Amino acid sequence: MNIGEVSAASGLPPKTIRYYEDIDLVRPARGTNGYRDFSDRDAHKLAFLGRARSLGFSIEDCRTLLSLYEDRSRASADVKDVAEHHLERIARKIEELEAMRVTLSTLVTQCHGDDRPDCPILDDLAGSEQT
Amino acid sequence: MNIGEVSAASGLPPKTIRYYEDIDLVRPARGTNGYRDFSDRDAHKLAFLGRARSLGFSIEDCRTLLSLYEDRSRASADVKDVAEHHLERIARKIEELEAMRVTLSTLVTQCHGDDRPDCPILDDLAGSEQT
DNA sequence: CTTGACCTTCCAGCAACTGGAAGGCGCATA
DNA sequence: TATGCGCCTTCCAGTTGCTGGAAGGTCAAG
Repeated sequence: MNIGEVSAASGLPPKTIRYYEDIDLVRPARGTNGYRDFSDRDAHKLAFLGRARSLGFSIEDCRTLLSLYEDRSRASADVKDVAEHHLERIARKIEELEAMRVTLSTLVTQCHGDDRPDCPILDDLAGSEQT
Repeated sequence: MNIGEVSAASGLPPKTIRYYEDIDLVRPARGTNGYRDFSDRDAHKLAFLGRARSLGFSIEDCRTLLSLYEDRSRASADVKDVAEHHLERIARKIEELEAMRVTLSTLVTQCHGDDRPDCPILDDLAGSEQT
């Protein structure tokens, strides 16, 4: 299975797959022509990575999850731990973004948005003083 | 006003301020000793940038906003436009993160999180097949 | 035998900083 | 006057997770 096929199968771009090899997330074999030769196991790993990345796990988290996945004597508590930490990061990020959204949407509704220079958005950004 | 003072005043780290000079967001004067010498106007600009960044505007958006801010004949519609686009990006990002959160929190609650290897989180990441 | 779609490597760049090294400047204190 | 400390300077490298592009090798079809 060469890179194009495994790319189609996993949904990951070839570039990304090469990058994942670069950082040792996968270690495909090589054919005599120098082409990467992915086993089903490799393909499966890449699908795993794609799914984990789509849930927002960092590459380092993915590395951990992958090694837990391949460790038959893992404790599910370790997996849960990684996931819970990630969940917290997501929650914090959502809160941050929500705060931005609230502020910004208020400002946007206050701005009449015509050809006059007067603008509450800029006023807010500029703080109390004027220039 | 040298960089330390303007840093304290704006809340931006000196490194960031130097970076902003590097990319031409501010152009502080220089003293005879080579030190940057920030005017009140510079300090004000930096505070503006800090506020805009804290609302999640990209550097390029900040550049645009700053130039609108300094353009007395601007149309508030242009400012509103930038803000609305940014608001949309934020909304999309929140939706993405919410989707992750929903999936992840479901998985996390399903995982017993003990010393047994059995784990719904890994099962999900692995997809339908097993290895 | 050539064309075109693959594949390879390597280098550069994105965003927005941040850390660290190596060295200059300014002021207080011994 | 020396020296020590904290500030300032520049420059280079690293972060995260890819992505684009150049230059070239390989393979199957016509």
